[in-house]
Amino acid sequence: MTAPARKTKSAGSRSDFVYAGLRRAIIEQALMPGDKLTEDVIGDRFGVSRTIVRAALARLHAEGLVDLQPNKGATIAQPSLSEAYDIFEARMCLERQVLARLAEKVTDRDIQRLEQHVAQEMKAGSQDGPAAIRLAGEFHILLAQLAGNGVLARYVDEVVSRCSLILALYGRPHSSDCSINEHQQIIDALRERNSRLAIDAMDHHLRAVTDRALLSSNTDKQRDIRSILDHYAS
Amino acid sequence: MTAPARKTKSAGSRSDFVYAGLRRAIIEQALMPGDKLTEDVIGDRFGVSRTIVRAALARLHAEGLVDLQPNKGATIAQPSLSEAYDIFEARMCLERQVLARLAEKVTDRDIQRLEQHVAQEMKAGSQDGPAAIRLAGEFHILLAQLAGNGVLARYVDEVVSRCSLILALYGRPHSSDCSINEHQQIIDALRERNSRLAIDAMDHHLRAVTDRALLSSNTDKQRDIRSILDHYAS
DNA sequence: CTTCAGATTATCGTATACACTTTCGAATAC
DNA sequence: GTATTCGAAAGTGTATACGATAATCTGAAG
Repeated sequence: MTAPARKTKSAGSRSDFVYAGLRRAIIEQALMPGDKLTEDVIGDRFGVSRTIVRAALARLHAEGLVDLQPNKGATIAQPSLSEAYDIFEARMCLERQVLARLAEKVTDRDIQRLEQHVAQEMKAGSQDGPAAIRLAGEFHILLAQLAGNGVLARYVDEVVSRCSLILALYGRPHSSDCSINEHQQIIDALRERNSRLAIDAMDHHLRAVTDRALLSSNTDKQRDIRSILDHYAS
Repeated sequence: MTAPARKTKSAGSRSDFVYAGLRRAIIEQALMPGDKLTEDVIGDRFGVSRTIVRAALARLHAEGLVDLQPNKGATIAQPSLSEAYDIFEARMCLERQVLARLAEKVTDRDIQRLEQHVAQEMKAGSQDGPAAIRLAGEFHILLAQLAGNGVLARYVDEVVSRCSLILALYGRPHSSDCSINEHQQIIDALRERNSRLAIDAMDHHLRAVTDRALLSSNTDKQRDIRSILDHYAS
């Protein structure tokens, strides 16, 4: 018994499967920053050889989701505070552009999809599951995709994913990282094709997310240190 | 005799070496869009196994520099016109942010390095070598690095590299893609810490680059079609 | 002369083998 | 009891092997 492998060999080959699985685990914070990613272990779980796992890890490394130290293996990335600020700054810059585009070209169909997504968020948000974290990020990714610029969309996807790591490291344990109201405000601004308003809403939203994530970093760090000390003092 | 391999095993291992080599060949337009990248051939040239080549190709694929078709192998990417516009839009967005940052924190030392770089460009530009193409791009990458946001810098690096492909595909044969004057203007604006002026200069510069690259696409496309037809009519 | 089936070759996808590096533990010395 | 060294175990880096897929060639039929 080595794996819950799947038969559908599908496209992109098996490394995509491993990549997607790991990625989701990271984004839903099932794997936490600093966790070790041993190639053999992952290979067993997914039913593939290390060759495949290695490709997946390399890809995750390129996206900044895993650290990769020579001869020492892979771990879930632990962005420093300074990296965290860099990521948020880049994210702000990219998402502004997304909204500027969207305000000009958004269709009723797009608005509908966004509303549907927020509805999903509300449903998942109530039961606090890992899905809520993922859906909050996917709202932003959906926006980027609807904007119709593939390059922008890929970068947004990347920074949003990395924000999961930041939240996991510095955020409060159960802070709903994206208040759904703020997502709704963005949709409302888009419905009126009001680019200025939409960008303001996004700015406000991202600043709020940043604050929720990083302002608590001091207290949380202390809590962490304390709990670590507790552990060693027992 | 399989390779001009190097002995210094250094860090990051050999795949970095292959990656860097291929990347430079692409950016200097020694390898042209559409060219086939056979794993064995590359492996022989660099003196490594396919395993290593594969890792390098995967990385280049993630950056959008090579296409990777299942069971058919790798080729230098051929961005479509629509992708080209996407890339330029993302580039504009990112580089504006770079200049906004730089205008606030640029040091005299930074200005000096930028001036040095432009001097290099002038020297290389006169003899029209492949180095001129590379240096023109590296000016933008240097700006991004000096801005001090690693995430932004990586994305700028990526879009600038992909612009080499666009130039190779759609640009005029010997258009010096970045007029050095325009680079100088950006430096001048930065020296005065004038963010508005710097961004305007960059906007103007990138618009000019876009035009030089893409406005000629019609004529070049015709030339291509004609030459293709010639080929089939012989 | 063109076309198409079959064979042949080239190339890719993945697993495995082996050497090398790091890690961990136990035995020894102090 | 602490420090140190040595050796085994775990894990990574890379090459190679082999089956599978695609590209190319060949020859015969139309």
